[in-house]
Amino acid sequence: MGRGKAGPSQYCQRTVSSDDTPLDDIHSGSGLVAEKAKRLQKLDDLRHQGTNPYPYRFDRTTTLGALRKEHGTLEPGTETEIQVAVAGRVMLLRDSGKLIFATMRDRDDEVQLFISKAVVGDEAFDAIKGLDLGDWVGAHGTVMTTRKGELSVKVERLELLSKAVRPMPDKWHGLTDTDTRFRQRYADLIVNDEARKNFRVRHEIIASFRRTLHGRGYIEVETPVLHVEAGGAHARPFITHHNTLDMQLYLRIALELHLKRLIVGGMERVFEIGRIFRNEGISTRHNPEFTMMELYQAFADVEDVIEITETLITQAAIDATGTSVVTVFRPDGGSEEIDLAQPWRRARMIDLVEEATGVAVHPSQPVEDLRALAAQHGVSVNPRWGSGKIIEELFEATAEHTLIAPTFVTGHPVEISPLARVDRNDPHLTERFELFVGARELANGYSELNDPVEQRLRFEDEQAAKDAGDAERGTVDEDYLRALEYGLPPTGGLGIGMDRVAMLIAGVNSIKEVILFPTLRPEAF
RNA sequence: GCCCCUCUAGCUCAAUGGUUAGAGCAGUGGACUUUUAAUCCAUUGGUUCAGGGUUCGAGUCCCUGGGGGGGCACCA
Repeated sequence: MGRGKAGPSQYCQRTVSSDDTPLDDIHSGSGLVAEKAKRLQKLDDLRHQGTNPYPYRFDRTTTLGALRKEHGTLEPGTETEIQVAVAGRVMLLRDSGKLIFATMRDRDDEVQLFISKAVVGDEAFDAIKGLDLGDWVGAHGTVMTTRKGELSVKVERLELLSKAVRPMPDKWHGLTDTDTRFRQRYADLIVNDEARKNFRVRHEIIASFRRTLHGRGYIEVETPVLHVEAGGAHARPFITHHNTLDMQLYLRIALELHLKRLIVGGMERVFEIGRIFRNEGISTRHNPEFTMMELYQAFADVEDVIEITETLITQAAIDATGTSVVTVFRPDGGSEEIDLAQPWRRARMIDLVEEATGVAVHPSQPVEDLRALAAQHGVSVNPRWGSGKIIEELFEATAEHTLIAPTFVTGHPVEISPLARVDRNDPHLTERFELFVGARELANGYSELNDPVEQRLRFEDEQAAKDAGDAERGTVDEDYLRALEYGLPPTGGLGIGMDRVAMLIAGVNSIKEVILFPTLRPEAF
């Protein structure tokens, strides 16, 4: 806080007229510079009249949504005595001489302001004529409807709450330029209903997840973003540095290893919704930072987390949009409607590959056989890869694009699943699933490997692959192994990509539509 | 990193290689007391992303660079 000296702040002293630019030059024309100059001049004029164009607060009595809910059914031509105070942004102005109609919008609705010269008086009416599209205003008045039945507030007193000195985008077409929409998300949100809707849906999904999980006794936790080792997934990390400790740190690429430490600690059911960071490409499905929900449940296995996955996503769709029917985009550019309330398909990865190639595959097969099959299907193979990794590559090349309706792909090879428990019926596979919808991976879960001796061996295989040049492979996390040595109960774990769930339920085809500020190259100013 | 597309007024968009780059909205001036993207009359506003080049002539064609989009690669 500054010292409470009375009088205007030093920052208010600067005026348009103190600028070097000749006013005549700046006030002519209507480019951006001229428009801003005109509006800045209005600020000067208001201050000289003793009006603060940026007052500190406004006490509204109702929101526009509540106003419509309460009075939306009034007959046309109704005048009431009901006094209200509303606040919002001026989106449209219709001036018909001694009567001005303004469309005011607040967070959840729009209502018309009916401003009559005879009601507010000549002086106030002239001031209102100085309003610009985009200004924030507060209005005191009574509830009425026009002859045509438009719900309105008949304004008795109007207060400028904040002057917009930059003009709004096109009042009808809004903003369409993607560059501007993503860089200036504030402008996108002001004018594009669709953008506001998408982020509302995202919020409802996350709220729904929390409700479902709280209802099942999960505890929400927060674990470190700065990691000494970037584990829990195969991805390239962002690297940063801590000055005081003088050490390299990584931004997390997964939540997994810390959350499972908490299960060791006896918390039994934990989840975290958090940002993770992967130093990889940007696309319609990838942003370098994105939001993951991971949960871990003691005494559960992969079957339990499959059930939770289906419930979480279907319930979120219902909570966010009122229906379990979603539009799924196919890789071929088409789309189809799918009801998430229908049972979701389950198929083993090896069976999907066999379905697509006509050849039975299994990680126990000699790697040469699988290399030959990969070659037949144009899948290039790294010589370091074993049979399991090649099967995964074959799956991605031949089967993944066909998985439009929700499908749990199960039984991933051990080689590509260093933290998952081996299948109780097949030592070459794991008790694992990945959920695909619209050929996109949305979730990943498994029965957690809790044998510290086996986990060490798996980590050592990861370390060996990393040392051999595979930057995305993992390392031996000694502290995690120490935790496992204390005893991790049988545990089921799950990770869900929240951005992709939001894309699915909002019905959009780009991750940038559900991330408020997607990663972009810096703008040149 | 590679390939394709794109960039024109504050916003949304026009403009066969050929006058001085045009519209709508926003803005400005005027009319109007029930409008609904109000309407009507008048009107201001341009480094056509930047820099080169070809040409008598470039917003338009070519090259280089930049932003964005899409695809590929990368990506449990």
